[in-house]
Amino acid sequence: MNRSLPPLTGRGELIQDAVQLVAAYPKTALTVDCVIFGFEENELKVLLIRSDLQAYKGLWTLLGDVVNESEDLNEAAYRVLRERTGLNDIFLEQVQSFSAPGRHPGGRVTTVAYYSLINVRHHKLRKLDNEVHWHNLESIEAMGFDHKDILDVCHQRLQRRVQEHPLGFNLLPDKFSLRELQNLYEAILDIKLDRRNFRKKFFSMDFLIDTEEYEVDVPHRPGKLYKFNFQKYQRNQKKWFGIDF
Amino acid sequence: MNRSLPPLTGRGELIQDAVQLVAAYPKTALTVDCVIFGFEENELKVLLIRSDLQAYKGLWTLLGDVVNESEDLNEAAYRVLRERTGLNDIFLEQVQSFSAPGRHPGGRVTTVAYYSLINVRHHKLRKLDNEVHWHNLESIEAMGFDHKDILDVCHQRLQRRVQEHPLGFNLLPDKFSLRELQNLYEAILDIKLDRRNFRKKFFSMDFLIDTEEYEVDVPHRPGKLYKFNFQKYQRNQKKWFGIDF
DNA sequence: TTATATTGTGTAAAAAATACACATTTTTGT
DNA sequence: ACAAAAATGTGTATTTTTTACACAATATAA
Repeated sequence: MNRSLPPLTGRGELIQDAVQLVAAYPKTALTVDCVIFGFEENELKVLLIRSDLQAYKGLWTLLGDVVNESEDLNEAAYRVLRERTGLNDIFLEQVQSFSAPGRHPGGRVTTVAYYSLINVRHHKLRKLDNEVHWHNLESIEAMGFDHKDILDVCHQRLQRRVQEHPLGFNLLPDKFSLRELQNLYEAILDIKLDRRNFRKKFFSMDFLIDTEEYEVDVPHRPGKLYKFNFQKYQRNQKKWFGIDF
Repeated sequence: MNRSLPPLTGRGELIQDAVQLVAAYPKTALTVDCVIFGFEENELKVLLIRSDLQAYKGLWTLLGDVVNESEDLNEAAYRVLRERTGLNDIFLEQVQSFSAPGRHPGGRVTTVAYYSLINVRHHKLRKLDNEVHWHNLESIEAMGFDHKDILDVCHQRLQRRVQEHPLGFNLLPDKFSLRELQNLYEAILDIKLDRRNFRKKFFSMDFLIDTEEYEVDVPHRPGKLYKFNFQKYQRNQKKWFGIDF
């Protein structure tokens, strides 16, 4: 940012004391809120906690926390994930900030929204947080604060990203069948896909590793299990063009 | 956001006094910074001002300002645009926030980055701001604060968006030739495009209005001038799918 | 053994993207 | 007046991508 506008003085007068300048600015509390997506039983899920504010009693909210004094935004978001899920190296993306003056009953609080994709099997919820639960994305209605808006914006971002990058794998177990993969895409995008074309598409991208293993305990012909070839994907980061309004 | 983590107490104890809660949070100053893109002489431009901080003497910075006490982020960003360019109803999009603890020499300042597209002919720079100038995007090197990073991120966002929505028209005069349009896309995306295919593409999208007028004062055969059919575009907001890593 | 459920597979048609060249129109310079 | 320069305007063939669509094979459950 730059100088506050009204006292524009033309040219030349440089501000010596930046600390004094910033001290005079209005201040806001700063938080991060994480939309943590998971996938289970062919449904897209979100991890929510009950609001601890009387004002939102009974309502669900996103997992978030205050950003500490000398902490960057990403650090804070990773910390929230780590503290809540025990998971460390996770996909995480900043989405956007929300700062409507009335969005928090306690005063001005600016929040930076993130979303994250985790494998619901790989984490253990913190014991004490017995109000932390996975929710079906579809079934979520009212939430505390403006968290429903944040959730919707993050879901839209996910829908978009998952078509540009193979992020979906973060939600799946290490080994997965193509049907699971397709169910995942259908759940995220909320559409039906053609099975043969879906397979063709993913095979042609050529970063599925055939494990030569098969599903077990399914009440029908078991499908082959694949792994995602992260290395190959990272080597071939696709160039990108095509006007497409 | 939700409760601060360390003193997790299990369940049940709702916070009555949200104001007291927020009062105890660390605070940050909050600003918006606008990357204002323009297009002139076939070059993508950005509007910059000289830093008014001694610490960044001589360096260029984005146009920004503090977010006022009861102002939302978008309001603040529109205000910056209005105050700097005199323009009111302009395309503007929030990109992301930057809050590294050391990013401002005066203490913690969180900034929310926006980008905006304006027609360089439609505005008059504020008289007093005689250090506000258009810069060739290509030629920008060091900047004050972390503004070069912000600029780069916003440019990437623009490159992406301009292929999903016909935003480019915001940078052009009301009437424009197809060559100007192509030059614009080539400047934004920093690539060469095939002239015939480019024309085909845009004609097939069918929101160019033929004005039956032609360029004047060009040292060669003049091209036809077109207008952009905003209404038609808004009616046909395209649905969207195609996995495309 | 049969019914059920799901996997695995290929081709044809349609749509979209790409590569590519020449005649036309205007201005500028002689 | 003419020639040179510069850019416009236009169409087709090829390749690539997307879409639509059906049946045999394999495993489990009854």
